[in-house]
Amino acid sequence: MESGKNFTIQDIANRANVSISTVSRVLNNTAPVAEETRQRVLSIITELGYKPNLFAQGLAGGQSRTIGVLTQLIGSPFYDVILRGILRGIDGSGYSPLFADGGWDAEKDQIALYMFMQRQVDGLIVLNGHSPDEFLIEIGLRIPMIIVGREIAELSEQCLPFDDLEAAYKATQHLIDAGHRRIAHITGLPNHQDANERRDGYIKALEQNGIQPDPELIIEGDFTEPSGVMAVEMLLMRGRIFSAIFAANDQLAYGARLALYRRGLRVPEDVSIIGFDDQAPSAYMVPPLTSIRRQPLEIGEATGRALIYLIQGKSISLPNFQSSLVIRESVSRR
Amino acid sequence: MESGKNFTIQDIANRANVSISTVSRVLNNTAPVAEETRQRVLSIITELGYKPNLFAQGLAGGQSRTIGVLTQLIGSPFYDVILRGILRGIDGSGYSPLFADGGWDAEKDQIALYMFMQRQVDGLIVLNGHSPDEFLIEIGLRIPMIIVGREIAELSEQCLPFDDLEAAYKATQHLIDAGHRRIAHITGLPNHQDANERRDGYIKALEQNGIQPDPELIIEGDFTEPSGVMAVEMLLMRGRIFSAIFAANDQLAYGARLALYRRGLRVPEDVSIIGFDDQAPSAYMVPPLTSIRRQPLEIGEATGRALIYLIQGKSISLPNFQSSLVIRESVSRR
DNA sequence: CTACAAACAGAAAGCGCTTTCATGATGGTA
DNA sequence: TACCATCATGAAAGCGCTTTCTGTTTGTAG
Repeated sequence: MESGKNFTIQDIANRANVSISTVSRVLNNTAPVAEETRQRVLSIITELGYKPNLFAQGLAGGQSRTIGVLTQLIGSPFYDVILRGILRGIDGSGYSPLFADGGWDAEKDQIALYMFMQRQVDGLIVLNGHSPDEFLIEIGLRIPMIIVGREIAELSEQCLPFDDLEAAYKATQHLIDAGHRRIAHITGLPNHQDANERRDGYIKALEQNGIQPDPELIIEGDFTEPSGVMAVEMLLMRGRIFSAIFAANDQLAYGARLALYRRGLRVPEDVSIIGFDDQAPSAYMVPPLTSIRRQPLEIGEATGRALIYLIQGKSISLPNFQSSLVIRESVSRR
Repeated sequence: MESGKNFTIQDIANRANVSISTVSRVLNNTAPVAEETRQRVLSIITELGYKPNLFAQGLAGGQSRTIGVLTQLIGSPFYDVILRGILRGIDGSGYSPLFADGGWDAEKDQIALYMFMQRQVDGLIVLNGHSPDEFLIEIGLRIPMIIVGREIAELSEQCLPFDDLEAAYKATQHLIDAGHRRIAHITGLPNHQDANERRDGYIKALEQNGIQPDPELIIEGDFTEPSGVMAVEMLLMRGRIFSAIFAANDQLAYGARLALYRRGLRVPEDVSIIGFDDQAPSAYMVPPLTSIRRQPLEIGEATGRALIYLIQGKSISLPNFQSSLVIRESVSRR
């Protein structure tokens, strides 16, 4: 195995006294080979530590043993853990992941996707993003693909959407159950589907409890901490009364929490907060943040594994991941 | 550009009435071609949106236009941002990154590295890890490589080490300057070089200020929040007096901070805290955490760019990144 | 005006593999 | 015994490119 010379299929063939065709056949199980011969070849292969040249395989067979993973911004907490899961899911499959990020930009997404096609990836995982549906459908028809965090009807079998609306509903309901009526919401980026769904879930929960949503209590954020503090300041400036905040993600919640602290408002005595995503630090905030937990690692792992199946022509059914409310200490009864 | 059929070099040659050799030559600038011919070929190439088949190129020429990036655990805050930087640094170069993680395990590192070699990556970026030096040296001699967060004498040109000791010294000195004498330290994982250097920097600062390091004040952690709370509990249990904590990373600091809160100790009035890494949430902790800031994005970008240069045979000199102390509100004068 | 070196371009030989086609044994059936 | 599947294998044709080897033009010096 110690590198040195790279053996070729010809070397194997020579030593086994067979033709390269036969070696190829035992390698790929693509035609019957006499058991005795097969064993002989196999043993020489392991003895020499032979590994087929992937370029040659790719050229001849059209397989790259590579999958493309399109994420949006590497270094964002939630999706990175999905990536970790994907790595875990494809581990040992012989496939390696090519990464690219789209920066929530349809055009960059497209460039990355084209790059993947040019590199003839055998499969594709797309984490959300802003690519138009039609574009993804077109690609999805040609090559095994799984889309995470988004639902496209035509590709529903290959989508693993999140239950953002449901989860946001759950979070809001929790606040309502605790007696809160004036609940503010800090949204994520306006053109992000998940942000919109979280807002809709919030509104739905309010309405179903007979609470009229107050537009003044919905502040547009951008998923970052600074916009969380801005949002609270906006809220305070408007003078609207509120006793709780549902933030579209934990980062917004962190920002909000700091802004409240600056204004001398206590959490949860004066204002309750719920975040979304349950990032690692959330359990260690002061006070520990109640949040919505999803299962990025499991999601990633299932996705990776499913893609390999898909590539191998097996049928798949993606599990349904439920988010859950993690109750800690940032919400108090009113 | 719209996919469809994939053109080959032969197609180009036919339409330009030249041989494929000529096309190859204009493509690679590998031999003089009459200007007129060159233009004709070039225009047909862009017209058809021709992209060379990377497998064929790889097979024939031995270039994969791929770089390997070995990280340790995707989904860890600091290194992920470096990854983002790397992506940015190689953007537009025509090289795509293959990712693998080693999980701080020399054996997994090795497997990943072998995989990269098998895929004939044109360059390699290794983010720290536990691979033995010799192994990296062996690889580094054969293929362009840059090592981040670690210094190997034989490969010093290609190493971008961190100044952990220096930074830890700075942090500790800051506490000492604020009048603290009994300063506790929560370490990172014991066999991690960066963790050790941070501890050494802490000790050095104490000693240079005439403070005898107290082994009882050094608690072993593992870079995670839970071990941060454990450490504080251990400290409290031991009954040793301390007025400040220097944590080997922010996550430990978060854990420590919560543990103090649970015991009714105020930050910074009763205990001051300094973290390390200045992760995004740190500025939004209550109170905002004083920490050591490094420049992961810039580091990653410089690394990516440098690797491309290295691959292209240009000479490089890696910049020296300094960490800085970000003073916020978790430290008070004693 | 001849000799010879650049400059340019085509032919062809790989690169290491997959796959089709061809061939020789084997064995079962009529 | 003749005939035809079936099995096991080899030969050879690509896959799309790079690169070496030649060959044909030019240009330039003697």
